[in-house]
Amino acid sequence: MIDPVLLRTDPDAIKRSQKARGNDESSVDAAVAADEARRAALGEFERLRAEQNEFGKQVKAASKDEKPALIARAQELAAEVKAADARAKEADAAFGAAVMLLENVVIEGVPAGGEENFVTLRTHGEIPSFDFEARDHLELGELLGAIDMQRGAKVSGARFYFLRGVGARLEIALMNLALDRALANGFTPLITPTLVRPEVMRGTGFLGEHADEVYHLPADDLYLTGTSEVALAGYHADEILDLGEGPLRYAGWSTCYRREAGSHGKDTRGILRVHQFNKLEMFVYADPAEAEAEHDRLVAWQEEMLQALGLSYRVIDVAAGDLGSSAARKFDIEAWVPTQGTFRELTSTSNCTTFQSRRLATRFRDESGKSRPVATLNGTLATTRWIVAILETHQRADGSVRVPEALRPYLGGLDVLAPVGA
RNA sequence: GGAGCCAUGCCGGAGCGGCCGAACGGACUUCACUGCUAAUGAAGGGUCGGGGUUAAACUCGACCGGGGGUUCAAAUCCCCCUGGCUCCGCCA
Repeated sequence: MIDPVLLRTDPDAIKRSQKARGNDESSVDAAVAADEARRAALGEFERLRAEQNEFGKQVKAASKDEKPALIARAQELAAEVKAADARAKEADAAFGAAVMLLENVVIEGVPAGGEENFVTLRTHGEIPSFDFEARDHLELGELLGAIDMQRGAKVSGARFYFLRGVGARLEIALMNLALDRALANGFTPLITPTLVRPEVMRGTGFLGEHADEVYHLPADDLYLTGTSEVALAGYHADEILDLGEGPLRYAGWSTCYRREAGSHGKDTRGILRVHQFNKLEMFVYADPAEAEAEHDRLVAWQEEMLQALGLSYRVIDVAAGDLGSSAARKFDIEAWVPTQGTFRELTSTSNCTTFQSRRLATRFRDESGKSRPVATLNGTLATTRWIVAILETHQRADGSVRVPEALRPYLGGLDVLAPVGA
């Protein structure tokens, strides 16, 4: 949630953000009004409550014959307090609902507008070209005995698949490469739960307008997470962290589940868009003052990964209207997918400033010893989807695929993935 | 699935319906002392919110797993929910 103090002191800043996102500015005024109503109701309750507390002491100290009269008055007061308390709770709930409608305040410089209004920050690598007819990742995956969509569909339905042989090995290699790099950069690895309680799912903001993207298990009222970000954000909920040694960095490894509701007919071929995949996710708890610098570091680590894998890509600054509600800024890295003739998202990294931590009550102590909400950031370090770009980019005329050098140690030295039975 | 126990501050652990924001111990911070890190003595700290202040000071309220209830008054009594632990059974 946004900072209620900012709402009071500088509502225009929030309005500007809402406008950049293409959201309704009037909800800011509604929230301000709800805040005022809430504080007025709270003040009234607290005043009555103080009076009641004072009265309680008198009752206790009173002599036997004074008591009945005092208690009669105290009973009236108790009724008033109860009513005032109910009003205060109601006003607080109304404020909560109003403020939940406001999405995180975007950072200065984020391009305004919708999905198409992104700004390309930089590109890296040549667009690969082939002197033969390039095969797409699924065709390659089938030649290599690496990807089996038919059996995936037989067992689990559309958008499910088996990774087999070098395909399975490739994914594990990719994850291990990413994990080693994360370790080298000071991340603590974490294998996270993929089923979480409703509070955690809600706290991380995934039960908002995109709730239908999430798998729910009604028998146990648990949600399957679409990213380990959920568990990683919940990890330190209700805690006060010590950031004296710098940011806390975690690398969460988990299987991710997404319903892909509303994307019927889109990316139906291969493993580009699937219901289940693996991901190594970076998650950082940082002093808000350091958040933007940390965000740049996260992108840099992502770029190092893509470069090590020999992929061509561009880094984009995602437009305000295309940000999730928690993100104040988001950088996506999109790799070139030869058979699609376009860039496709391989990583995403968001700076959520203090938006997430406020709801999850994750704080840290600043130099003065006061507790304040931390900034949270997250970013992809590797996912199953990368296999698409790797196979297509490094394919050769005979259907074999050259293994990028950085990956070879994780594949027992294998330098070429060869078609099976060839 | 059956039976029982428990939920209090950073941790351990007390707590008679008002004297409890909460004993005691540890950890922590500060000061003193032994020429240094150790030992000892003393003092001090919770969280969230409202008001107030340039900032403090100050002040009020809430918080003893969560939600209801009883009462003038609840950590303490009653109900519901959630979580954890132990034993038995079952099981990949």
